[in-house]
Amino acid sequence: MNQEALRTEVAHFLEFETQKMIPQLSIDCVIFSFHADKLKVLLLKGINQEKLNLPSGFIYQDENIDTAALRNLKERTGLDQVFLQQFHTFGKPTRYFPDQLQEAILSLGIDAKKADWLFQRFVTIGYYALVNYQQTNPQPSLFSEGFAWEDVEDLPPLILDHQALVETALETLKKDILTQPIGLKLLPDNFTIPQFHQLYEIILQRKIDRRNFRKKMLLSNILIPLNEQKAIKGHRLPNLYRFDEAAYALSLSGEVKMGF
Amino acid sequence: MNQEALRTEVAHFLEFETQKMIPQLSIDCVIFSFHADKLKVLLLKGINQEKLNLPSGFIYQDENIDTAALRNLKERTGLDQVFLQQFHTFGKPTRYFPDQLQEAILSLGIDAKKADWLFQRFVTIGYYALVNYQQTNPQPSLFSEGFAWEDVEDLPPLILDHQALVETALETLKKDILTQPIGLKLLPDNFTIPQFHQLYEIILQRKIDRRNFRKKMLLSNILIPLNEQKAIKGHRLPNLYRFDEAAYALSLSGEVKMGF
DNA sequence: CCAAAAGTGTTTCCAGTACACCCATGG
DNA sequence: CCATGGGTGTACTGGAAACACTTTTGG
Repeated sequence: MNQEALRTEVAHFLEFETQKMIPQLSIDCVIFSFHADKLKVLLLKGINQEKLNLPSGFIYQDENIDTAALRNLKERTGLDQVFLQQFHTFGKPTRYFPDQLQEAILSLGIDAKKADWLFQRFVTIGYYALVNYQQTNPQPSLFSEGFAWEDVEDLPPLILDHQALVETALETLKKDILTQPIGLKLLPDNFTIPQFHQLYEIILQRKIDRRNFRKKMLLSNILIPLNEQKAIKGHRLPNLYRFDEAAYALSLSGEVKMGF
Repeated sequence: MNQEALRTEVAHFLEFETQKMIPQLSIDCVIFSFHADKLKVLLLKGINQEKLNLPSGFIYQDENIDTAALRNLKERTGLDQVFLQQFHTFGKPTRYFPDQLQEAILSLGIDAKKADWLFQRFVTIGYYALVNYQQTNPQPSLFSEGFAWEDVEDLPPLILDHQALVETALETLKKDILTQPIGLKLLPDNFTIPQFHQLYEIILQRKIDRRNFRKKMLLSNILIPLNEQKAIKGHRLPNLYRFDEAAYALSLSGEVKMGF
């Protein structure tokens, strides 16, 4: 997008859209996908920013916050019907739009007064999403000029507290693995048990014996074997499976133990 | 408080305080305590309201949201240094100040225009607190005229979505029992194992074999026996214990199992 | 003496864990 | 032939669950 078109869009946003939205409250999305045996997060590159940022959005006055998060996610990934869940709200008083981004926007020729709305302190509601890498078609947003899927275990520098957001989202994911069909959302339709195993190890951040993992998953009846193997080089070919979605849902106990 | 004094206070709040606060964003506290073998929630009675409400508050522009929640809790209970934790943010577009309460406030002789700030849609950040019943001295807030500790298993009608807030807080508590020293926060300094057992049954909402519970707790070394019994009538006197706080903290694993 | 709740001990069972060996593939 | 990862089977163990009996107190 050229400078002039961007200026027009930003000016329009500030003049007409912001007044329909809740001020000082935003939504940040931590969008996870699983690709090349790694857990990835979708990040955007803000105009004139070196550090990356999470996809963000605002809430219309007559809009449910969950709906706003979903709308935002759809704008950013083209995906509907995805797993999306609120995990925490972040409200340090120093959460302001990054300085350089402010400068970049003003340098478009925007009246500083009209941009005030954007440059106030923001409280942000964090959501995390689980999306299928293959089916996702990421789009940069108004204030950004590119995107990237980054490895969650090796993140580049992020603006503000976005690093903390990702970490908290991951912590939540760790707990939710007991009660949510994580595999179903993150793995491709056909997958191998080693892939599923890898996903668990990344999310739980610890080693899990692969033989015990396999046994447990096979015994739980949530996997339907396909008569296909995945093609990989130099090794025995792993079998492909798909989820028995109903059985998967049922097997998620969410049971709370006594503790200790 | 008489009508005139209240009018002055509310008018002052609307004129001078609101402008220092983030609009359309509030904090609601679900304050739990354990008393008479029941889990209780602190509720307020709004002016001219039949339904009860949770203690709420607002956030100053330069204030951390956690700090705001703590300030609010202190104003309402006199307690500092309590267990306080954010659990969810609620944002249905229909979350407005209750009609009757609006009327009651305006009927004080407040200029409707000045009260606009209060009568907008609010998104609220839910926190839950665990307090010691004995040490708590509840205070009504600006817009309320009384308080009550209500049994969490038998709540009276609440305004808006406050019932849902309590339920979600309880769900969170259910999960946090694995990782947080719930007993330490909710039980009196000296307590009996049956009391501790009762607390677990209420929070987990299921029966736990009392013999297995006792065995587990005693073996975990988190309990220090006192040479005293609690006086109750008509039964064998139960022994009193206190927590070994360090051991309790250590024993909280928070370990995430593989699931299923 | 009785009702009610507290305190004590035994057994069973299974989920989680540890671990060893063979198989298929590409180079 | 070999390196690499995939697939299969066995054995152990500790914690959770099921369960019965005795003790203390007030009335």
